[in-house]
Amino acid sequence: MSDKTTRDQIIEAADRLFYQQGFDHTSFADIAAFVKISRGNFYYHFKSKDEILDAVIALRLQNTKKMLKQWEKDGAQPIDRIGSFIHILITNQAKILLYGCPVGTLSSELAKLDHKSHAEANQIFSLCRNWLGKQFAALGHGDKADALAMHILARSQGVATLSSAFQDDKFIAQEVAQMCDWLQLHAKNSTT
Amino acid sequence: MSDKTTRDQIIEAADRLFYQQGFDHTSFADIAAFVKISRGNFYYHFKSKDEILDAVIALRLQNTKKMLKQWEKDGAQPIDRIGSFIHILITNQAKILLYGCPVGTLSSELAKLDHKSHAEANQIFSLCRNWLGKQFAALGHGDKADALAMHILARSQGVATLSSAFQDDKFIAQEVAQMCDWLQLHAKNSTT
DNA sequence: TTTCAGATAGGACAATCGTCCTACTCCTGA
DNA sequence: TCAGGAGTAGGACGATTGTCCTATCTGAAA
Repeated sequence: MSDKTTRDQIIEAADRLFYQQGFDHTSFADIAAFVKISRGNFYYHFKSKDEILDAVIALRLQNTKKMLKQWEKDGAQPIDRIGSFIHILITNQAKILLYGCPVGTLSSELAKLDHKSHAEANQIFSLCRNWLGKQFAALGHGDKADALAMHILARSQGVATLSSAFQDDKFIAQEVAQMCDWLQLHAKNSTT
Repeated sequence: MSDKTTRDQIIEAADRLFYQQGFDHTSFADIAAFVKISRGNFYYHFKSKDEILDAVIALRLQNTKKMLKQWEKDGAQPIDRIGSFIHILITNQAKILLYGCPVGTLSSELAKLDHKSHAEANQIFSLCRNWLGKQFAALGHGDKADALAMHILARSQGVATLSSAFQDDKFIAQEVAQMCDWLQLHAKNSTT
């Protein structure tokens, strides 16, 4: 709790609030109230709201990297690693039903705001895309690996959006199962 | 142009701006400047911003109904009608690359704002879902028709989100082709 | 004990927000 | 000709926004 620096507390609060309320709709007052510091004190730690956004994106990038690295340890087989990715939808089900995918919704919002950090936010997508591509390549899909990675990413995004709109957790389970079936069809040479 | 009522002009401007900039981030000043009327004059036509949102959603619902009805005339076969739906991604490509799907991004935003019109906005999703379900039912998929409808909806959403993030129109073409292939596999009894 | 930089609180600021009010200009019907 | 309602313009309102400034506090080094 309080062993974290104020700066880190601000970033974590912003991370959560940007996800739950959106970047533009979250004010300094909201974050300050959450961290319980005065609003003016903010500018000692960050020069602007955009700077906090960049810090939040950096944090998310770092956490995503950590997660992907962990899956490389857990799942010895590329196909299991991809399976882990697909199952985020179930792991984060509760939050997704309420707020959608944190990556997709932030990217969509920044696109509409024409925000300069839009490209930075999309790096999280790129990170997953490249990682998934590597796994499909390891399965022997060569130049089709990237297309397969994008396919998985897109379907995950779609499931997040629709399940959130309809508040339908069964739909998540159903589509995840379908994606895993699809994945098995693409298990060429699991290990050589 | 000017043969439209001021009220309709406001709704159309709001429709466009809510799509391009987001609902929350679009101010009365923006809409007023677009329609070229004074900001204060607004409240003669609408009592609140939420009322404009409801009018915009109603307009979109109406336009969507019109579009679906047209497809029922154009495509004699259910499978062609579903094909028409899938191809919106290509028809609206340019806008989707810039602002994503108008239905999905609005739904996501209203979810984060915890807005009372969220359910209303989702009616556009429901409309498409039921229409697609009807087409799949006509193909003889019985109780699986709704799941297939949701599947198409979700994949379309995912393609919109990802293509917008990566500014990748080839990805749209590629996924649309794949969805059409998938659709052919589900062409049970096209006509009896 | 004094000093001083790091950290915090609280308020001022100009701008903008959604909302509301009033005065003015039309145009139509009697 | 004139009355009256529909439609418009423009500004006032209180609240909130992101940003900035300054006074105060705290804790470690001297």
